[in-house]
Amino acid sequence: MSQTLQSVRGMNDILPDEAEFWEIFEETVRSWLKCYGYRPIRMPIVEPTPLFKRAIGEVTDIVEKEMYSFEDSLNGEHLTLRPEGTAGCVRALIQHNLAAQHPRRLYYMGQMFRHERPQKGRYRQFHQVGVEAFGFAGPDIDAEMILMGARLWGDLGLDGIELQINSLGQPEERAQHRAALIAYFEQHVDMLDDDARRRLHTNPLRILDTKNPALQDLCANAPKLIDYLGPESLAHFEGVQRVLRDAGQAFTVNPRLVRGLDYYNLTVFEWVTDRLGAQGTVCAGGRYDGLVNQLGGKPTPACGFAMGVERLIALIQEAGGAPASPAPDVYLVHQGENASRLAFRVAEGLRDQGLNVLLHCGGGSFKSQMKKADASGATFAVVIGDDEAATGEAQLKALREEGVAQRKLKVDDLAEAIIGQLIDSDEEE
RNA sequence: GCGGCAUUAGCUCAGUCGGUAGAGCACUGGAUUGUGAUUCCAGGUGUCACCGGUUCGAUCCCGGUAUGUCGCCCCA
Repeated sequence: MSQTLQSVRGMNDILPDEAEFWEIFEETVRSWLKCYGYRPIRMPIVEPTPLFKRAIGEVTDIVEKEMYSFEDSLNGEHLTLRPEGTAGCVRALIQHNLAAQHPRRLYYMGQMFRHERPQKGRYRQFHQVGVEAFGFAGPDIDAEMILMGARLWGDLGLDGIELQINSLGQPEERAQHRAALIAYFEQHVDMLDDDARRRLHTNPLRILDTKNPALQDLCANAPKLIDYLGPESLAHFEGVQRVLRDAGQAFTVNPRLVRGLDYYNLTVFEWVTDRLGAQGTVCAGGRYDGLVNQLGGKPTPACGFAMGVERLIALIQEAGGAPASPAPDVYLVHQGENASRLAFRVAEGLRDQGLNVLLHCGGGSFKSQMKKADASGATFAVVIGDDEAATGEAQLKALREEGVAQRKLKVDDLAEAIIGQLIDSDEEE
């Protein structure tokens, strides 16, 4: 295979068999969002680089080493392929003053770009469904968003996706905890491994995630974020949990659940699976009350989450949920000049009646055309040769039923006969 | 970005202790020149990922690159 004509590493073609599956997935997702009152929004894939630096945080992995950033050679602007959707969505909200009159429930789906090393469930171009709600301050919207996920897993036929939640508190609470945590680990710096020392001043919360058994006791006794939450933060977190309990939604409070983006506060949550190897998170999000104001908008409470489409589709396929690709109703076989001219008219006429028609193209013997008709999965073959063309007739042959004779019909009667038989066979099932 | 493993026909894979390769499926054509699925016959499948090294000779051994995969980091 040529080395030069390949897709960019980590950016994949989605071929017809899989693309059909994606379309079904997207239809399911859209009707699910609609039933919660979410409305679509579409933002550009490219945004000014400073937007992401300000929204996501300068010292995050995403901004520091994963963004596809470039300078527009025509005017020198610093641009970036979006690594996530929330920043652009908030930018659009502010730019068009969308939350001025009333709260907004918005969603989008599309490509995101992060320069990471690809592996299963992680790609450089990947797709997210993003769901954002603006103007709701209470814990009810957090809980609704979490419960939405549970419904979608059901709609998609998925089980075994578990819910983890946590509260990050408000920025000042988190800052106090962070300072206490750093102080604690600095006291015991001799016990830390290299990994933990590296994280000490970049992301001390991540130290608590260590897989090193020697650090377990040290981490267990570290200052806990929940002890730094004020009464309002605690009440908000309890409010979310109350709705989840009322709904019978099982969850785990994971005090080590932190998000990789700086803008989160209060509620954060993740839906995780153990069936996708190292990429266990299929959906994650939380509250980000400060972001709209931070990016220049009026203070607006906000909450949102994103789902990894590739990961969800991998899960569905692993669960055996691959649907059959749609077969045409009719494959139109024809041979001879007059027959071919009639065939075009017949095919369009059948399509006028709402039928899916595959018109044979490329010539070939009747035998080879019939083979293609069978391979297409079509319910019927319609055969037009010069004999039929001369009388304005066509042969109608049922390909999926035993012992049904081929019939010769006037071409004007074809659609009615085909639709009638399709309805009959539907009723039998 | 770091480490392990992998890469042979369109697909799934075998194989050569170093002498340029096979199977199944799929595909194409044929079995009374107007009829598919089953059957029978015939047929092409290919820079053995790419580049270089060792060798009389490399698909096989060695090195690098690309891509995939598993794990780490991180994340959807």
